[in-house]
Amino acid sequence: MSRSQSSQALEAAERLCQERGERLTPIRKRVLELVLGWDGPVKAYDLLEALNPEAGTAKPPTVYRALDFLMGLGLVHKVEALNAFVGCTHSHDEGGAELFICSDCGTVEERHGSATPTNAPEGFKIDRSVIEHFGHCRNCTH
Amino acid sequence: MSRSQSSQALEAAERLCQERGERLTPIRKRVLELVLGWDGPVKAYDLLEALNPEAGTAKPPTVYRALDFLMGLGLVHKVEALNAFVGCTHSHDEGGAELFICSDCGTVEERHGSATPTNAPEGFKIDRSVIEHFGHCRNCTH
DNA sequence: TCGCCAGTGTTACTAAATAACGTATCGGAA
DNA sequence: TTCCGATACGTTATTTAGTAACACTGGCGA
Ligand SMILES: [Zn+2]
Ligand SMILES: [Zn+2]
Ligand SMILES: [Zn+2]
Ligand SMILES: [Zn+2]
Repeated sequence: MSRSQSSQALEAAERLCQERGERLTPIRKRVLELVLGWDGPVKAYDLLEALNPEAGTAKPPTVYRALDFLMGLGLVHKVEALNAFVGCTHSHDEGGAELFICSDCGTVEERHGSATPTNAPEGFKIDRSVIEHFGHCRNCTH
Repeated sequence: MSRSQSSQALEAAERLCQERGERLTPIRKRVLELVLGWDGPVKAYDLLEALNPEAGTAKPPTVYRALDFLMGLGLVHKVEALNAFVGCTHSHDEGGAELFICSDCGTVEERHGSATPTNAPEGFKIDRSVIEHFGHCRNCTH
């Protein structure tokens, strides 16, 4: 992700926290920076490693807590099929994220789903949708 | 899943293996039976437990191998967001499965996706899609 | 008969995530 | 100001998920 996108997302995060009376603590901010700056989806334990030289002795709960917080704010999405996380530069409240993940270069493009599937079972009320497409991006198709 | 659906799926499995020159060995068959008969998505280690009284000393690779095999045949799908597995009674070659999972009762309904999303990034070629909707089924909405 | 090979057994390990509890910090109520 | 409760973070330990690597077997074809 580009530096400008990244810093915009950080500003958005600050604003969002203000609005909601949440605190973007140093750890949370640093994790968000790392996720946004990462080249492709990032594993929790890779974040942990990246965090450790600077934060001393971060343990799994540290990073998972930060990730949970950021996901709650919609600033980070989990890629379920990869057990990995991506930053989000869109502003969308909950759900609707549709991910296109290139298996070659790892880039992730996010779209806001044409959310409601037409073929849902009758009476089924959707709370949360996981939509992840794996394949090859334009650059890697050639 | 009902017994009749289950036994139909087992017959389909036999046929499919014949066609492809694969072998539906006792272990594979037993795992398929268990997955089909399970109430909702089933965890690999729960299968392992269910397998152990009868199979003696099944270890993780045993069940994961069977699951991989069955997924290859399209008889089992993995629910990525749950790290769990569901049986498939449809006949579809690869992909296209769209799952509706009730968070209350655990039932899973499968539809064949209105496959190609209209809002894919230009030039993105999809190999595999993960589509999982979580919510409440008709029976559990009241 | 020999050698291959798919399937399974087995050991050991890596990876992913959470439980449970202790500690620090801050802001509001008394 | 002091005390209290809440939130965030530290820490230890454990659970859950998945795989690597190698050994063994039995069937089948040369
Ligand atoms: Zn997003
Ligand atoms: Zn690519
Ligand atoms: Zn299916
Ligand atoms: Zn239900």
